[in-house]
Amino acid sequence: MEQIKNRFVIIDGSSLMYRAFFALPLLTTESGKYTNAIFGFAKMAVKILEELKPEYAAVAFDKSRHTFRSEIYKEYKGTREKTPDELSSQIPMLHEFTKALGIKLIEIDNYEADDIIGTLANKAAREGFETMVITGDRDILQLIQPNLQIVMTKKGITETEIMDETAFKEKYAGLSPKRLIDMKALMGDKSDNIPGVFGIGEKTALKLLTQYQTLDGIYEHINEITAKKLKEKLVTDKDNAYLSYKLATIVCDMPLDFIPTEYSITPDSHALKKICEEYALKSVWTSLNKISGIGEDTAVVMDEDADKYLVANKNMQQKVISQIQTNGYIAYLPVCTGKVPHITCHGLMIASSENNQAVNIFISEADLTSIAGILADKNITKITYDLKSSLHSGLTIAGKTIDTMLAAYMLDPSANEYNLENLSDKYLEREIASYDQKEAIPFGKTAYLLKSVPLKELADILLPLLQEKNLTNLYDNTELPLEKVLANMENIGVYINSEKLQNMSDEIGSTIETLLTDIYKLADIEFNVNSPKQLGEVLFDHLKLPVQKKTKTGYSTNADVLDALRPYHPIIEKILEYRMWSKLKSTYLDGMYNLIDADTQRIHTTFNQTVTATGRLSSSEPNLQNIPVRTDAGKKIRSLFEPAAGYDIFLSADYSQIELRILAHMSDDKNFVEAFKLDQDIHARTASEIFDVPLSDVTADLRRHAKAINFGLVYGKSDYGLAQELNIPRKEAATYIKNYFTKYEGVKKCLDKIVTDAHEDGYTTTLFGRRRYLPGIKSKNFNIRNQNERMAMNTPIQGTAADIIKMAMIATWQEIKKQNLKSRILLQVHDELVIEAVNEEIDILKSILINTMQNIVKLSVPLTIDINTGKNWAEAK
DNA sequence: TACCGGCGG
DNA sequence: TCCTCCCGCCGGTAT
Repeated sequence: MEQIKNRFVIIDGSSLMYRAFFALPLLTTESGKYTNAIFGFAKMAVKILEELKPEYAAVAFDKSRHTFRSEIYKEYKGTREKTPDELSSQIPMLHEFTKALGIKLIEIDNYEADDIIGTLANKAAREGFETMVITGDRDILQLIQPNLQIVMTKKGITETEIMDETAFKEKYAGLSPKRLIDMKALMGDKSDNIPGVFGIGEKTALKLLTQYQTLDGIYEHINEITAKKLKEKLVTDKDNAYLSYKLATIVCDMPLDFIPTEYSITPDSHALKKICEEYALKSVWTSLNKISGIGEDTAVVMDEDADKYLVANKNMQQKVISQIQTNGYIAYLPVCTGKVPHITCHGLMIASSENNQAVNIFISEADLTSIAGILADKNITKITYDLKSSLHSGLTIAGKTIDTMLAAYMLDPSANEYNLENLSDKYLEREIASYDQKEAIPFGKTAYLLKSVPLKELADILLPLLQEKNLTNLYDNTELPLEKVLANMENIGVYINSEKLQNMSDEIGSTIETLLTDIYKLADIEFNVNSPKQLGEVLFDHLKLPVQKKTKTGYSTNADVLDALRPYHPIIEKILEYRMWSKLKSTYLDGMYNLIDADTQRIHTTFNQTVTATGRLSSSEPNLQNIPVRTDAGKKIRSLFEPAAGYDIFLSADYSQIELRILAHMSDDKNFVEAFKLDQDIHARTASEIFDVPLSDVTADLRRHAKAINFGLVYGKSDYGLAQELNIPRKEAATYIKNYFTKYEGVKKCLDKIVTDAHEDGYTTTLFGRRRYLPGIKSKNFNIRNQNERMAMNTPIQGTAADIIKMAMIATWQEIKKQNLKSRILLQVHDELVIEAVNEEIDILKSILINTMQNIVKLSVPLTIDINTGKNWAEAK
């Protein structure tokens, strides 16, 4: 077995065992033995050997805690039906497996695994061994020191995060690892029966420690603490704090020496094979086969069912490849981990057949080269699911592609999810089992490790359905090619000036602090301003301000309500300000800072192509489609987005009034069309029409009202809503709307027709045929029916705009590529494209954008764009 | 996990 | 599917 010299790994057997037990459903062997704990533990142990390649290793268990801890059981009982016996029956298997792996197992009377780990790790690290502790227990983090890293298991068990001193400090506001003990002394820990100081939580503890470094420090300076209640709490619970400190400290000096030779790893292949067979740990055996020195180097048949998969050996790969060549298509699902732009592909699941039976073959990472030629072969059709993720995985994909996820989205864009299990259920009327097999692939992306990948069958059903619904054109020529563009944009990311970002966050932080003290003073009480519930109580019970509106759960405290309360109390102003700053800080500054990629220093959002019901894209992690712009404070945040080194300028191209222009085209309304043809100010013209004044006499206020109607119109706004927005009587709003539809008769007719059609068809469509089903449109419930009718009116407009910009994006991207430009598209914000550009290319970019965006479709009114440039995104507006 | 509130188009 | 405006994402609190 290949090894890294001097690396010593200690596995927290107790922690992993509990984690595995809770994270996995109860698995049993044929003989009825429970195996979930051993299964998870074994997978983890194998992963450690495979990835960390230690020279020495040990597994520590609690000897005294072999009976299931009742408090943990209580904690989980509500959600999991597992009993203590089911876990304790697996402990001997864990021991057996550890021995077969040739790893020394340590349990010592009267000591917990923590103490064994603390003692051994400390000694090894000090003697210069590169020591790593694998655990799911955060307490262990206190051991971190030079030469000692903690590998924390995250969600589930096989995902891990390596914590060293730097990582720790980053996560815990600069505290050193030892201070974790002080933290716990203050916070306590219910699950470990550590009391802490009553009423102190993580935030307060962190604040105190940042100021006074240690628990001792806090009590030495106890008189400097000005917050009365806090001081009182600390004084009252001083004994508890020090008791907790003791309880939280891991023993590092038990009588146990670190003698390296005792911890050499000496696996026993025979014993391992026997255990894997006996406890049905087929996947563990498969992974063991990948570690040289253990297992056998042959193909492993995972299952004897029709739905089975094979980890392909060389022979099988040849067979599969020739089968693919005969078929002319490959149906595959990549198995990837990591985040853009650091995706690793661990292999491909290939849907194949053997003796006319469905077979899934797993080509592992090491063998990917054998399939690379197929993927790059223009003559072989690729049938896959979520093509964008394939494109991120570094595979070169050529030829005709079929994306079953995208096809399913287009057939019904309102569905909640398009995972393969659902699609198979819906279109093939067949359930895909997923669990045991998805665990069977070593460390893959669990979501798509399914018992079968019926991509070809799905494609055979979905594509004719697209045809039947006239969606083929949009799918082939817009949605599918768009995936490549989006993958490229995501991969490039956008640079954000993190230094400025941090400064801004700090500044706003102190602004917020000041506002808080003001608010507390004005309210004469301290409370959590972030809690609408508490805020409501303060405003309406304590300060007795007039209640404006209620929500389902209590008083409403939203911006409208607060705005109306302004004259009643000076606190309102402060709260509104507080809301604004804390929104900007938490969502945009701190939230985005956490998503800056360490390597690229850029933010790599995800553009979701199968989320919205209307056909728009959405953006997440982070959402870069809702970066502030409307206020000055917001613009400052937008100004943090800058061109990176090698680029000079941001260029933004946005469609002017695209939705209203689409409405003009669809309705063919005489007035509307004329306005756009003459390139008039549409809102001013509307004001002139509905208020019956000459264009030259339209005041700013009249224009504002007209604008509200124009926009509200495409949402199906009611007189009630319009009255609310413009703060005018409902009757007046009703008159506006009536006048509007008298003047714009074509619009009225068009919207009415859309609604009638939707009633008849059960769906509505965009100009390019995109469909949205509206199952509620025939509802007897007035509200639901009305809501569906509003959707029917809005979707063709919003969706058509989405279709158009998608087509324009593809054309722009292709032209940029064709001309070999350095500049590149970074973002799409519904009607805007943001480009990172070099100065020399600005002119050519402008002409490309005008050509593509304005001319990509021919409507009865012109589509125009505004182009702006600037040193950052805020300036390019 | 549900709800509120707030940011964008 | 749930009161009067469509489409989203996200952070915070309370449960």
